[in-house]
Amino acid sequence: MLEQYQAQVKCLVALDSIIFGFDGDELKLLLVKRGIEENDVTWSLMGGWLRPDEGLEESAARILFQLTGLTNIYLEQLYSFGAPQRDPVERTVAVAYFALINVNDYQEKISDSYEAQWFSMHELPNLLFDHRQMVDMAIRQLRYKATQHPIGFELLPEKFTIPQLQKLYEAIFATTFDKRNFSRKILSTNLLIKLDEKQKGFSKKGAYLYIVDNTRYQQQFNSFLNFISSN
Amino acid sequence: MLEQYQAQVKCLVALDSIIFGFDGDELKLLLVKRGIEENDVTWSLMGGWLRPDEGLEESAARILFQLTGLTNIYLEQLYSFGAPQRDPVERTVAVAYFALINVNDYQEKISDSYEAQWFSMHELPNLLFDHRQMVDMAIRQLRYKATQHPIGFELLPEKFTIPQLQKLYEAIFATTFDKRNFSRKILSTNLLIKLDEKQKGFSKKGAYLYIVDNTRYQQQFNSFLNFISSN
DNA sequence: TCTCATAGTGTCTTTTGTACATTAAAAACG
DNA sequence: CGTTTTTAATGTACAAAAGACACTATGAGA
Repeated sequence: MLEQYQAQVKCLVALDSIIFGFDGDELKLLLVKRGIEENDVTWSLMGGWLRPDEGLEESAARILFQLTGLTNIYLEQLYSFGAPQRDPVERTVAVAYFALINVNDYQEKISDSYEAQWFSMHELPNLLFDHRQMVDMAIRQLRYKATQHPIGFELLPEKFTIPQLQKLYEAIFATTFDKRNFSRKILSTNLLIKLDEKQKGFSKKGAYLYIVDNTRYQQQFNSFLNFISSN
Repeated sequence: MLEQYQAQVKCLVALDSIIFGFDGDELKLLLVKRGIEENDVTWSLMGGWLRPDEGLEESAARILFQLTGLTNIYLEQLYSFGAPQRDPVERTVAVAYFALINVNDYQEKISDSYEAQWFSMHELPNLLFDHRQMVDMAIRQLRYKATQHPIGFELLPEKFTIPQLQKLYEAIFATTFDKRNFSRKILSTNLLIKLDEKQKGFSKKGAYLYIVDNTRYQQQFNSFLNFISSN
């Protein structure tokens, strides 16, 4: 019935992470320079190999750390890619993860000691293997998640303004929203706590800062399928 | 920078498929008996090993065919599982797929020559490894998809009635719906074509049969993210 | 022809989405 | 110091969708 273990072919397992960032204006993607190709420079997602004692997410986090110094990033599994010829050197199955981070929080860390670099989503270079396909899938997933969860907060500083949040959503969906409707919709979730403090410097009037109400935020996350009507 | 290919550990890649079926009344899951455990009988998802020349989905489809005789089943990738100890015999990464089929269409094929068997979702036996987790994830995904796409049609015969479709959705969501609202909502998609023919035998009055308007159905499928408002 | 099981349908109410324009605050500049 | 400029903040009316709810229609079988 089931074929035996020893008769089976083994293959390499790679972990590739799509890291999205937001700099307050544009949606960005974190890439590393790859030395394999010679003439034209090729960039790659944060990628590496699974080790014998690692779980998949654990491995993706370790690789991300090695390439960028980033830790404690929430990674979410996206999809697995396993076309026989996707890596021409050797048969490899790649499990893709994606994550959202706030560019400014991590800027120094990344650019100092590593070969990683942020690219605007509108100006992506050529990517290794099927990484472009991974990115396209990740952006779709990001959009989907952003409609269901208030996930975008991950991309912003701890304290943020409604106009900043709107800019982020506009970057994710590559569109614009009416600010009255946007703010009404966001505030109606009751996930934001308005602070008594205004953002300085960016506008003359200054916008109120908000933080996420973490208790409620977790609850919403866990009740993923609540949007299904009971009737 | 990136570690070299030859230094890497290889591991087995398994494909496991969660096959949902509907018999007109209950949601069911297709399982195969596993000979590995000795005293208590253990059941397993449709699973097997990736071969060197196969893509992931291709491999899942081939395995499904070998275990059940089923062909031309639409498989969708669900998630990959790779905890180091998930298979105690040897390190294995499993890529899970799921599919929906109409139990009655395939009943003879399956039960005659294979060790596969349908189980009610309410009476699942003990499952191998982390297969239970895979099933739980698949049911969540099925529910999600059923809210977004009119995917449930896959589980019904070509010609079906609105009450049948409602029973299916009620089985998927383990709830009940108001039949007036349900039929209004379904018909408002304009995906169904009403036939001039009634179902015989089940009820005295007999319900009108419908088929899916395949042109429109494909269109809807392709415009996955249309539910995102443009404002 | 009466009974019984299931099919089929309409209306009112509530909620949600969308379009749209004015006032408020504060910095910068003359 | 008041005028200009930029961004923030807010409300209302209309349209669309979702939800609650009850009666009539059909036809088989007793």
